[in-house]
Amino acid sequence: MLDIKVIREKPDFVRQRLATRGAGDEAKIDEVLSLDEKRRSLLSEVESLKAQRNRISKEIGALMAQKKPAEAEAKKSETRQIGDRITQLDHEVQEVERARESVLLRLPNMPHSSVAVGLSAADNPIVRHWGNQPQFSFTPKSHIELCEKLGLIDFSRGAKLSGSGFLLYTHWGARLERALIQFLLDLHTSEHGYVEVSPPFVVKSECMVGTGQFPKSIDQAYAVQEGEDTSTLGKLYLVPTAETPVANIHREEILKETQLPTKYCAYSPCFRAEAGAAGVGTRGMIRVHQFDKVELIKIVKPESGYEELETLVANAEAVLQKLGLHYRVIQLCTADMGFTSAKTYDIEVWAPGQGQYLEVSSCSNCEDFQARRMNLRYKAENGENRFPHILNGSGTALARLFVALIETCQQTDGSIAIPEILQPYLKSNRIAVG
RNA sequence: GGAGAGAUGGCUGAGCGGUUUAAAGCGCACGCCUGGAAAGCGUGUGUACCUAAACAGUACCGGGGGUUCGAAUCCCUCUCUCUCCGCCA
Repeated sequence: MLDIKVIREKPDFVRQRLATRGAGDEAKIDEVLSLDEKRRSLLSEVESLKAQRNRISKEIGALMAQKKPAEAEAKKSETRQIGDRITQLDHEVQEVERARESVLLRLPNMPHSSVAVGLSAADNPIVRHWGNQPQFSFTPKSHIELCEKLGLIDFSRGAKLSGSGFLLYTHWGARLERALIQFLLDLHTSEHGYVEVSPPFVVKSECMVGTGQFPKSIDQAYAVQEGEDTSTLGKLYLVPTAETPVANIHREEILKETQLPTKYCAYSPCFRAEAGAAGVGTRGMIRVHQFDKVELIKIVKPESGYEELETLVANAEAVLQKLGLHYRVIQLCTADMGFTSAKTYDIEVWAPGQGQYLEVSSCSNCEDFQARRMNLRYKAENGENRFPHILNGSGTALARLFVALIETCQQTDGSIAIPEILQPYLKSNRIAVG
């Protein structure tokens, strides 16, 4: 959520920043400003009435104590009307506040000044490459073919169980998935200093609002209902990412400055309706309704937010480096960035069987946008309460990593040579037919 | 699922319709005292809104609603915690 004070004081600046996203959100600023003004004028009216009422109520109390009931009664009737007016104004304030809040919650974050201004994903600058595209003496197979030949994924039975976009990992496929999760968690906890947490996989809607999925992207979420009790529908949602529960761990809290930076990593499955997304319903693992992911979250002081973003990206890159997978880092331009982000780097791993780069990590600094929504603050040294920067990054998403890994490591005979670092986790150096 | 008990400032804990502008203690900060410290004494110590700003005003005693001139206090409702019972991986 944007700071209403900033909108009030520098509306042109906010409009200009939002305009770089190219989604027309800058047009909503006038609406926010007029609701804000309405709210403040109502507030000053109702507050002076309340001050008046409080004063008279005290006088009534004093008169009662002095045994002067007649005078007290006179004052009561005087105040009754004030009370009615207060009730009415309070309702109006509430209404205006709700309206203002609703617009504010739908405004995206302002892109940081260092972000490339662009019109679409085509304008995303490539920041760097790591490694080279692997060369094959044969035409590399697609992960779909590899999975079927090696019995790693049973696509049709996955669809039988839950519909298209749901995967049934089988045998070595299931073991490889588990090995990867374990490897990622170990890497980030042992070498990068993150504290491992294992959150609930369903969250309240407040959490979805906190990290910015709601209200705007509610159509992408899976809502949970308890049995046939429809009144419970919409109370809990399947997490679209571990970012949601983990970033909300300290919602409504005031952290001590010494607690910062706080760094968490967590595994969770991620559930996404992918309503309207291209590629849903097609076979394979590139876009599915449920995938595994290890997520990294940092809560940091604003002044170190962008330094922390760089190390966050480096932590995610380490995954691919250790597995020996070729990748590139791109920066998302203003038009391509997510709703909550002020600056985002994507890491895309090379998938030889696809002949394309696949996004396996998205690392963002959301600045205080989410902290404000969840009212998470920290007490600075001078005693002031401030909103920290919240960063999130995939470290990394699993289904696509799985794809890149088996496509990159496939051998002439159709087997998969497991990277050395993963062998102790898989307890095998090779996945072959049979 | 059933029965009961609770939720009050950083913590403990009073208050159950009107100097409560939330007692008291602990903790914390500052000051006095001291060669220095402890003890002791004194002062202060929440969040947010509003305002150009304020030691001005308003709101906040788990959340929401109601009764009243006035609610931490009474009523309704929801959430959460604890104890016991049942069910259960």
